[in-house]
Amino acid sequence: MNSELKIYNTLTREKEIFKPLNAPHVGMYVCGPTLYSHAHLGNCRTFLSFDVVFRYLKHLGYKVRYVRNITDVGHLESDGDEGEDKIAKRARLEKLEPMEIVQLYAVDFHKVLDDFNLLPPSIEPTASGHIIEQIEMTKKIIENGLAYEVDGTIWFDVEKFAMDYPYTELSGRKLDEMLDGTRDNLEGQEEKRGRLDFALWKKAKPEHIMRWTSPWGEGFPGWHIECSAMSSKYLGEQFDIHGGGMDLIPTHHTNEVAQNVACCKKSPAKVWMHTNMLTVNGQKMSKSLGNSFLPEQLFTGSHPLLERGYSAMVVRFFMLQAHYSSTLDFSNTALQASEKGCQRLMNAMKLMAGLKTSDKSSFNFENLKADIYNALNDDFNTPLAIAGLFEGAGVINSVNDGKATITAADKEQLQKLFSEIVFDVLGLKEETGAGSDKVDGLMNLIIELRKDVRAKKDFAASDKIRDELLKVGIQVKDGKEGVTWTSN
RNA sequence: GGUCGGGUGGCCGAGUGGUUAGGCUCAGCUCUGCAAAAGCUGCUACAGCGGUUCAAGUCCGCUCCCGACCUCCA
Repeated sequence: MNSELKIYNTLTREKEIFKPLNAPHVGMYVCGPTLYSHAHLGNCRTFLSFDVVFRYLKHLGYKVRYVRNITDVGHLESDGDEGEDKIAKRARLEKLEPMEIVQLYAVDFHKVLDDFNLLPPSIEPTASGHIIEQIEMTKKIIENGLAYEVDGTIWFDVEKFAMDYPYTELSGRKLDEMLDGTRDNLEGQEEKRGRLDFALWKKAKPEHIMRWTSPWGEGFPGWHIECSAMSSKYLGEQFDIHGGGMDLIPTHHTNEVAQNVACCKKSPAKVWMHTNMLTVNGQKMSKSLGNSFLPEQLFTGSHPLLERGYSAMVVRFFMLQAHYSSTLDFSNTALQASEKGCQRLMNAMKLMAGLKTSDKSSFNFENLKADIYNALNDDFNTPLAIAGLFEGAGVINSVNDGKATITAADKEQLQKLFSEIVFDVLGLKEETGAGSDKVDGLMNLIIELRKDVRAKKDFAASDKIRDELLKVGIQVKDGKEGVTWTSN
């Protein structure tokens, strides 16, 4: 518990003690979704990982401003001039206004994240709402001599930039090798000076729907400039944490850093955090591979890869049982294991309030607490923290069985610890059908009736009640201290 | 082809030099009218080969296998 929070920094390739630039304030930026289709489960993993980061930082007492953008102007399909805006393409296919598409998927996106119990970010800015900022930043980069215009399109001059600044710092690649990769890069890119140059502003073709006026004519912003513009607007030229999926490192984040440095001479984030991919049978989940599924399909089980449906909290728990920086392989058996584990943990929490207290505790509360906090402080090691929670669950169950003891003070502390870690930090929540007065009342009645028939040794009737309840997802347990039930 | 990351027991998945990860599964026991739950016990590990070390899953080298990125991608 005396340990300090350490975070693995992609920039330095080391775990570093976290020291905010302006404690107690923390600025965090995470690259959000491009709203051209539904977010799949792999996308959700990243946002879930940063939700825990957000929650834990807040739990530690920091005042966190968490900015997660929404990309609603569309990225190009290719690096060349041929690319069609993803959102515009979708709009054409669905015969809708581009902003209708964005709205449709924005609503869906927020619903999904809400299902997974993600806290909303402090600010969720859209690219289309910050065209002016992006134009201004582009102008500055041109003024600084690191971008050039060719026929209404502004290109970032990577090689010139790289002469003075470490362009490949994040990716760890070698510039020469990147330049050497001379393949299929001619089409539509004749106007670029360098192979690695990327667009800050694109000239809009006549048929392009989403367009804005700029000093260079009608067009739209490039892929990377929005994050630079919005992060510096809301978090300043330098802030604490920048996050995203690790597949963004070599291109998007590398270029983002370059833009900020080219504009303001400052690298935007002190710490870069990257989450790893969700895999299916060892392969990255992605739309193009056809192995992705949507949260909705996961909940209902309506996908060939799924044996049945799983609840959002089970999926959340499943994801938290792996470290964010590791690949996590999806499978039905793994999800089923998480489901049972999650239930075990939740059941232990329910037992806690009713535990009998003693003069002595047969376990060391401070050690348990330290284990959990040390785990979280070690680069948000949620699987290890969960292992600590299970240790606590074992204690709770043992006390409940009369095989261990707990003092009133420890019980109170344990309840507080579990509540804070499980609910506040890990973001899990109860999702049983129970809780309503009506359901509780009905269950009490049923259990009373069952008690009566059991007293008469009418076990056939007793078992029938139990079996029928199980069919609707309610499990009855005949314990020593009476009958309890759980719902899933 | 280049760059980077990884290969842990039946499954998922922590762990970077010496100490039980944890969850799930399976078997046995306790409890139970029977179950379930819970508790206890047991089972199968560190891809391979070599090296460093008193000591290696953990460090070094090589081999094999896998993945990610290099093109939009969380």
